[in-house]
Amino acid sequence: MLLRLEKHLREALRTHIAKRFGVDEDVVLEQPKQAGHGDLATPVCFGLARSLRRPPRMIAADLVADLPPVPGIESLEVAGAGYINARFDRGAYAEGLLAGEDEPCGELSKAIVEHTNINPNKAAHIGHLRNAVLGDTLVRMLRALGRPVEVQNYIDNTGVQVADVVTAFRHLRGMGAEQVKALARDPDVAFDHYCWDLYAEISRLFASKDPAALAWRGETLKALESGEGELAEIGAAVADSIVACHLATMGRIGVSYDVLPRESEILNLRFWASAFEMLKARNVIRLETSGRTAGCWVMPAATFGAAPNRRESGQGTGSDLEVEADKVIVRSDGTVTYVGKDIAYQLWKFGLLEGKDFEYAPFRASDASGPWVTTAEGGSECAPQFGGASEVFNVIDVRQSYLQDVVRASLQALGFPEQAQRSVHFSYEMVALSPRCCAELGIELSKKERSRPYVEVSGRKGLGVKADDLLDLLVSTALQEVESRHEDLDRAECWAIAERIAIGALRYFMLRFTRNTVIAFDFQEALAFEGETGPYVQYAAVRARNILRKSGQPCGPDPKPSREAFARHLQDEQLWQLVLAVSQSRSTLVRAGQSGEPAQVARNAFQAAQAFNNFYHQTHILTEKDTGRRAVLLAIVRLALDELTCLMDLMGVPVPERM
RNA sequence: GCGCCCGUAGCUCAGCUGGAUAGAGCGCUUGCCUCCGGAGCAAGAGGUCGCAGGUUCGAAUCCUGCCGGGCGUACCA
Repeated sequence: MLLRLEKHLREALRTHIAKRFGVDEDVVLEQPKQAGHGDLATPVCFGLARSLRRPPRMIAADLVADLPPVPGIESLEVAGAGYINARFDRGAYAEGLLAGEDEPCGELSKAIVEHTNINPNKAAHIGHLRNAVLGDTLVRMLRALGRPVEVQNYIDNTGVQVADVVTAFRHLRGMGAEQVKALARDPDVAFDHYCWDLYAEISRLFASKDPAALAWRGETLKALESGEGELAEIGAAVADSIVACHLATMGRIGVSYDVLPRESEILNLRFWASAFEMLKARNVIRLETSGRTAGCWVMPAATFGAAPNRRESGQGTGSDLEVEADKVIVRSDGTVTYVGKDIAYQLWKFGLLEGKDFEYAPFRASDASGPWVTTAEGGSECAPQFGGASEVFNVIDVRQSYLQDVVRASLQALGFPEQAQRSVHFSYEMVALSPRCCAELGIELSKKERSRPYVEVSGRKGLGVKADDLLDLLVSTALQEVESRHEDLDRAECWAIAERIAIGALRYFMLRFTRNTVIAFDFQEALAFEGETGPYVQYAAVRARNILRKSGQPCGPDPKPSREAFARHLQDEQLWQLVLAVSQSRSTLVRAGQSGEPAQVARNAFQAAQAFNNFYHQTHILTEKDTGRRAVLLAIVRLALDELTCLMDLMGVPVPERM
């Protein structure tokens, strides 16, 4: 509704300016900070003043005087040094909102969102939660905008990290494949949490450069790559079991996936081999014959826009400058780097890997509605078609920008400029630990670390907060609160409510920061249920719901007040401001989609909740004697609830029945 | 060295394409439950928007240079 009005006003002003002054001026509309300045304003006359050589106020006066009526706009006025302020036809606006009028979205092309991507060798931590929440929210936003979206979670099941844990099982614990599988099945053991400690343990050994350990690791890597032998069997058991743990953890906060592409299939099905041929054929990479990277296939730095990093290696004659920024794609031993595999994978996502595709099987044989996982052979006949998108969003933290640049540049250099342009690195800053958080976790910090504002999470060091632990803590904290408020409910009901509150608190926390803000994680902030938090927003929705329930018409059709009734009662400025505050979701969604900033949705939800809570406090709805006014108030409560629900759905924040 | 990001209230952060008197939460001070649930509402104190130039009718926002901090720049992922 708001979008529609903006469009009408913008176009009306633009065509009128063109007709009146013969200038094609882009009309910028903004929502005034002060209510007294109207519902929409434009500073367009300041820009016109320059080219027309007239004072902005005079131009504004001219425009306002003979602009034909704009549907939905009641009045225009000149204000300040030359602003034009517009006021809406309040009755028509509210009526339109209640009818759910909106701009339709056209047919949109398929997008792939890849997120989560946790190495399957240990439990998920808070950094992974930020990734998953951002990714999942992006998915919800794109879908709300009418975009078909496929969600992928890439599983690096043959990499060093899995190899490290396999090595630890074999040599530190002396366990064979059957024993590891038994451990993974043991209901009393959180397998991913077990591996968290095991991984930290063997990492310490590697860090000490223990020669035996390094030899074990090499042996394991080879075994994983070949896919044969007991080490490979342990590797598969570890990776599959941990992926199941990750899916369970993410399932707790409402995050799910369509397909899990695995690195083992990228290798087995020779996706890389195919991409390698393309890269060679189109001279995107070259075989280095001398220097530091002799024997490697490298991508020249210029291809991905990195400045060739020249460092003087000799006496500085200028002739023996070494270019160091070239990126190795294939190592001198012939194995492919991670980027290489990522290039192949990215090509497949766009349907550019001719003749290559995965086969798919349900990840859990018993669960047909769960995600599909890639297999090399023997896939299901009824698997959907995956891949082949026209736009790809890779949700990965900002530290991987360099590698993402290389992937994007490869597509460009291979002759796929459109796909390169539509390869979006949806980046975000890391979640680190605040000094206080480290103290609470009993982590000892070095002098250098103590002087910093935050400490980086490190899976290798076992330094971090596990996702499940944080969730458990949130649930138990919420449960105490719920139980103290609801003596009438049994424990299971309280638990269910506490879980929804915990999810809301967590997801809102991860979304309220803009993407390039480093989150210095702090338990006190993350566990807060008051102020700008998920539970605050949830509470506003619960209040709205309670009013509607008690009004006597919980689910039946609400009596719709007439336009005149709206117009009359919305003369109350406070009520009108509330209606405006709870009608922003659509324009917020469009704006957040364009800027790729889910935090805007969170902010809008908080502001809508704030506006509603204020209204709730000063207006008694159910005791209102004037039935006409009561109907209008109830209709506004309905609008507020719908708006809050819409915004919370975008964020994946549950809307509890009560709390 | 090179590349990217950040610096706004005591703390944590918003501030959309430059626009009217720079906003919120927390913390602090003070009010508010005979009425739809107080996870709430209202009010107050608190800011040379890192510094210096520049562009502009107008700069927290754009440009340049400094200062301070972070992250990249692996034949790890």
